[in-house]
Amino acid sequence: MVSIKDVARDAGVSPQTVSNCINNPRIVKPSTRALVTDSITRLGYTPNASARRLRTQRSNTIAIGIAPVSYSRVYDRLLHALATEADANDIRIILYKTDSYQDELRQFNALTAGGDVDSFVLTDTGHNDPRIDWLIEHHQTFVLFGRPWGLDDMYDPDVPWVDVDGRHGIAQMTRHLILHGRKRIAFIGWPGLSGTGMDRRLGWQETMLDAKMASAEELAGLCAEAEDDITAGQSACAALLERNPDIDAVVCVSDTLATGAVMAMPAGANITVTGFDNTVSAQSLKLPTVDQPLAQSAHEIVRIIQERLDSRTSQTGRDESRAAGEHHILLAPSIVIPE
Amino acid sequence: MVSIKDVARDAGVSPQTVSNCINNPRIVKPSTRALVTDSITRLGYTPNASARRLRTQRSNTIAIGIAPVSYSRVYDRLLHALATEADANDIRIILYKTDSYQDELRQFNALTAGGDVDSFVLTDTGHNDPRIDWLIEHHQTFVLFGRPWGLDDMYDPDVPWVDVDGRHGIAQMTRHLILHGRKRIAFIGWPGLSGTGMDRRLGWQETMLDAKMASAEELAGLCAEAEDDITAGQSACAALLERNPDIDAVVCVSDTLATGAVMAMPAGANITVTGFDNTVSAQSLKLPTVDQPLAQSAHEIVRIIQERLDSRTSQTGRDESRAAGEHHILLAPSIVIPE
DNA sequence: CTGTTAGCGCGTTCAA
DNA sequence: TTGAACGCGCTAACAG
Repeated sequence: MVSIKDVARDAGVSPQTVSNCINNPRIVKPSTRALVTDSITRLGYTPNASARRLRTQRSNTIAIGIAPVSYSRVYDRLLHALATEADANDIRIILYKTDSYQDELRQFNALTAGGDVDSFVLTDTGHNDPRIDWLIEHHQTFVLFGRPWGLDDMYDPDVPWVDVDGRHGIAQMTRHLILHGRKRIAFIGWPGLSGTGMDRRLGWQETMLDAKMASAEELAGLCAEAEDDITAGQSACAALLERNPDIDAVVCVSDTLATGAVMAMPAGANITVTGFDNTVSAQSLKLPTVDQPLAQSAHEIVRIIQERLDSRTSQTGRDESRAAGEHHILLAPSIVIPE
Repeated sequence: MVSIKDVARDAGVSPQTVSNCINNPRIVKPSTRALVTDSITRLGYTPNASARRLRTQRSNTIAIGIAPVSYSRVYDRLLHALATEADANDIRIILYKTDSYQDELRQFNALTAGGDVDSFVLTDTGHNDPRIDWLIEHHQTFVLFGRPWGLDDMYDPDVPWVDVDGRHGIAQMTRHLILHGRKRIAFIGWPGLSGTGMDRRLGWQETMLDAKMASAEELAGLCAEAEDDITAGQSACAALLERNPDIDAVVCVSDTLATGAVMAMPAGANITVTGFDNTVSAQSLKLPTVDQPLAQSAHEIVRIIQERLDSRTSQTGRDESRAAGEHHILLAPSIVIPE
């Protein structure tokens, strides 16, 4: 293992000069800097991460939980996007398991106390999420992926988040269908009070009303609910078709439900089914679907984390040089139309 | 942040004694140990991971890659199983992105040189995988999840692996169908020379031949190939049914293909479709499927990594106290029959 | 069984 | 602009 000393000896300078070349290149004379960087590449030197963390008391590491069963179809894509963004910013990602809130708090404790981690990404937060309280109480840096629907003030500066505007995505999709001559457009959503689910349904509802495609009462009849699995989608769609034989499109809140809806279609029916998430299922069935901008989400998440860590470091009264950006980010998804 | 010194002062002992209580409890007198552990819990002390790693030169961290598009439907479940196992063994998991082999090698270099990571889990290895060569050449500890089908000697002691016996799983499923009166059992597999795919097909083929359900020529007619997506599964199954109207069961190499096969079924047909992976799709459609023992896989992976790291540490000639276990592990999956 | 000493590799503070 | 000293928190060696 090659250390900073080896580089220093090779370049004929002191170890501190090498350190400066890496962390503060401007204060080193260009000629010596060239000498040092040359040695670095030649010896294949990489700073020891543990030593650096020990010294700086910053781990530059984001923790993200993995649940026993994936609640979202795009979770692995989010992970990849985050890993990509982290790589570009010289940040590491640590994975921890999440079985229950209680277990997760224990992990929070271990990860932060050990100095392994200095920020968290929380996905699928619930009403009155105890994790948020814990993190705020312990002055930890974190960002939610998904809005904190339960919160009184969604724009609480203590609770930053990045989310994708599902309502806008579904609205775009509905408009697309209308522009292509569809008139009786139904919707299959999730049951219950899920913020994400209700938000997406609004996208359909508002667009339909705005375009005067149906009255509010008619919309109630054009709307069904189903748990997020194929069979539920299938029966919901079948019931919908029975009630409204003239349906010519079905907008679904997820690709999973859309797959079920396709199965409920009578042979030869000219009814468009659309999904949400741009999963391989939708791609394979050539369904129009809504694509979440995950790379961009990851970018914003990492940006917010960095800004928050920076502002915490320089806790002197003076303002930071660069102003912090917005810490509540709603990104617009795009619709994907096959062929 | 509470350090080992604080605990030592609180308990009235030296820092070294505290350290011993944590890492070598047996050599500390029980009475003082009680004193120390009490202080530890009262102060909420957790050792600083970076300092420990710097000192011990062991990171106790496993790196695992995440691909832009998940090649396996069980990847997130594997991650959760690994995270669970790691948690139980006081090991951390770092996630890195994998876009190409070249990029992955660069990551290997950064992660190992920085001392962040001292072992790797490789998933979906290909023929002549350059990553394996790199890791061996750089004396890194690693374990494959999945057999190295391309290798001349699959039991090369330098290339440890953990895999699930897909052939056995499919054979079990085929036997189950036969025992429940199915006679004309077809198979839909993946095209090409994928080791995993050919292995699973063998499970069906051998069982059918052994049970004298069909001749080798008939089996060829009962077998179809499709890329791993729903639509391909659907058309493959439709073609199969056309060729063999008397089929009464279809064994599929994946839940995805099984989903497609279900869509190809004429209404009211009494044909059983089975899948592989026990995904939510199979559960929702109530398809018989094959469940991979991922928790056990993760357990074996971590065990092998630990044993290899230990044996590397004590590289004195003398044998290690405990004998190392087997480093090529083939686990049996189980079949899941709904209802 | 316990305490003392030393150093893992790095970055920051001073002095030159 | 560069170099010397110091310490981040911990543990492996030894001394007591």
